[in-house]
Amino acid sequence: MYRTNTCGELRLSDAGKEVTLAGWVQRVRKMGGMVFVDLRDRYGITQLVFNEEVDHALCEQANKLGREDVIQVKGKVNERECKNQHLPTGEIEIVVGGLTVLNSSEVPPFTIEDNTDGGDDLRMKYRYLDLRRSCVRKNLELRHRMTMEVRRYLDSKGFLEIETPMLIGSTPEGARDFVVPSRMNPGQFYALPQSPQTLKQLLMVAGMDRYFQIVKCFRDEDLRADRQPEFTQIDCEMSFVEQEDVINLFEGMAKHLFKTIRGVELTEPFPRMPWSEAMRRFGSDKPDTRFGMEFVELMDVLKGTGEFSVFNDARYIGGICAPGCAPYTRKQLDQLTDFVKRSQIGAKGLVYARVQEDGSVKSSVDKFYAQEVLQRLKEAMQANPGDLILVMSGDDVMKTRKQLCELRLEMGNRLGLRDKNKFSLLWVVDFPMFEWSEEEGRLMAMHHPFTHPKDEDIPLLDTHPEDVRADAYDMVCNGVEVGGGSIRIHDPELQDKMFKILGFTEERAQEQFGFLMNAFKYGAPPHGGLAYGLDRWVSLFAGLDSIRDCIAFPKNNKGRDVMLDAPAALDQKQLDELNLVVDIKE
RNA sequence: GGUGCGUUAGUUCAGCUGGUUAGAAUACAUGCCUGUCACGCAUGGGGUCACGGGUUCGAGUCCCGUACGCACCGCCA
Repeated sequence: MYRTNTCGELRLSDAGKEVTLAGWVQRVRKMGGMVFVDLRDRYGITQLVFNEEVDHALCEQANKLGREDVIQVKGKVNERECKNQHLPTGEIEIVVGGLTVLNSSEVPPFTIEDNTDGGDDLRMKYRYLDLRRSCVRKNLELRHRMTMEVRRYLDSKGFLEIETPMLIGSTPEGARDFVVPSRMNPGQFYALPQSPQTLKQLLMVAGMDRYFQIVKCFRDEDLRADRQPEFTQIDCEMSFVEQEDVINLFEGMAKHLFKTIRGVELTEPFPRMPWSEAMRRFGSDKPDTRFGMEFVELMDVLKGTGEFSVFNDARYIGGICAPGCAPYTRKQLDQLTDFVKRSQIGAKGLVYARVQEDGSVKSSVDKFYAQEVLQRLKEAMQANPGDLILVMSGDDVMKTRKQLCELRLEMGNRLGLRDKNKFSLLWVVDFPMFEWSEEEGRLMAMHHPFTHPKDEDIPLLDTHPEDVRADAYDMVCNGVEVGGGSIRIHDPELQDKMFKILGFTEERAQEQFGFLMNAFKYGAPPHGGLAYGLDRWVSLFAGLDSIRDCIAFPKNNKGRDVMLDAPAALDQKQLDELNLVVDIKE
């Protein structure tokens, strides 16, 4: 038997017991005649003590231990002379009577401690060492607890966990697919699922009624801090439901997670906000509602009321009011102007107006506007003395709102209004069915081609498809899209019409989604569902800046696994078997 | 496809207006130390300044390119 106890469980009440522990050497402190060793495993750290006066040879052995050696010790649990309040095991130590080095370790490339000296790249290359650090391990433990609670909740609601295949057909609509060559079918390829969307719909046709799966999804797109090429969804689908049923059930799941994982009881229903309202008030379909600073439209106030041509030519003028920021220095305001002019945001400039203590307004456009107009601006913004009004304008309404959204989030950061321990949830509903794609020169499904239009908007499909709203909904928490779903089309004729609007030829629709259309001929129940992004939920609960930190073996910015050094070239034999020829274009 | 920042000791970083032997902290090694827990003290080893080119009497430092890393835009039904 390698061990009788773990390194995290012994307490003062165990004093006097003979125990055997095994683990990694975290740290060796040599005091001359005494040696202290911190022994670490997944469960914690226990201090070992060696005393020269008690056993000279053993103490010599302990002196030679290095960081990350794997050792086994036998000894007696002893009450410490000097207790450590910071450790759960800090009241005891093990007086070692026997030491075995199970495996020695080379000096690790970075320190295996919460405050490691290792950089991200290095930690990923040696991820198995990085995962020994308790702060990283805790994220995986949290992830485990969350998936367990998800399963518990959905099981209690009658859901079946059903696995769907990873090797499916490619559907180029949407994100790029990862593809897998088929050896037995030369020249043909599987694709890895971007989501099990059509398969779960087929499970509804099959009468499974309530399905879920905690499932890997794959998208061959560029990465971000919150985007990995393979990521995990909590994928769900239900039959005989309306939007209200789906929202209620999965709001219940969110509340269950908050209660069991964070100990937060959310009693109120989450607010629902139509997409158009979210865009108008926050310039985003995933607004961070932890703080206000909402947009105020200022076309009436500032267009044509002064000599400022930028505003007079604008199609949209909007402002936010930053409370208490009137004392911002010229330098700070210049920084903000630089921020909005940065290439990613691409705004032309920023107009600011300080509300003085006497109520007068001092702005960067004073020479173009009468004080009276600026007073109307102050009223429109409901600004108080000491506040700073920030105004942006442009000729593209959506683009300008997006820029103002970036500014609002930046001000939220500066004012410390984006507290990681505060959670603000809402549903964004009534998404547009379609959005125009400049690249493709046609309408694209905003959600996906199987999304059901709102019943009252169905007549518009033939006349004004761009105005059609969908039975689609996203759950948003703190400005993060944590999940989304929709009611699906179950009528083959409506689905047919949808493909036509999206520019599919009959043949292409048949070729790519014929299996689904066929299935719908045999009695598809009304159905709908939702998928939660597990990685994002865990990051949110753990307060992480990147989903990488809650994934055991993540990919880097270029989609590489730096530990495995993947992807890599295939040797000629493999290529031949797969009938592949590699021809890299310049 | 694009933008920004970065690349100097095992590691994390400093290194100004170009100047002769490139530093700190930490890690590592050796020695001292009997109550440490970020132990302490002393000593020591450790560098192709990412790579290629250019400017210059002289480049870690300035310029151009490439690679790699991070963040972001595009993209992500």
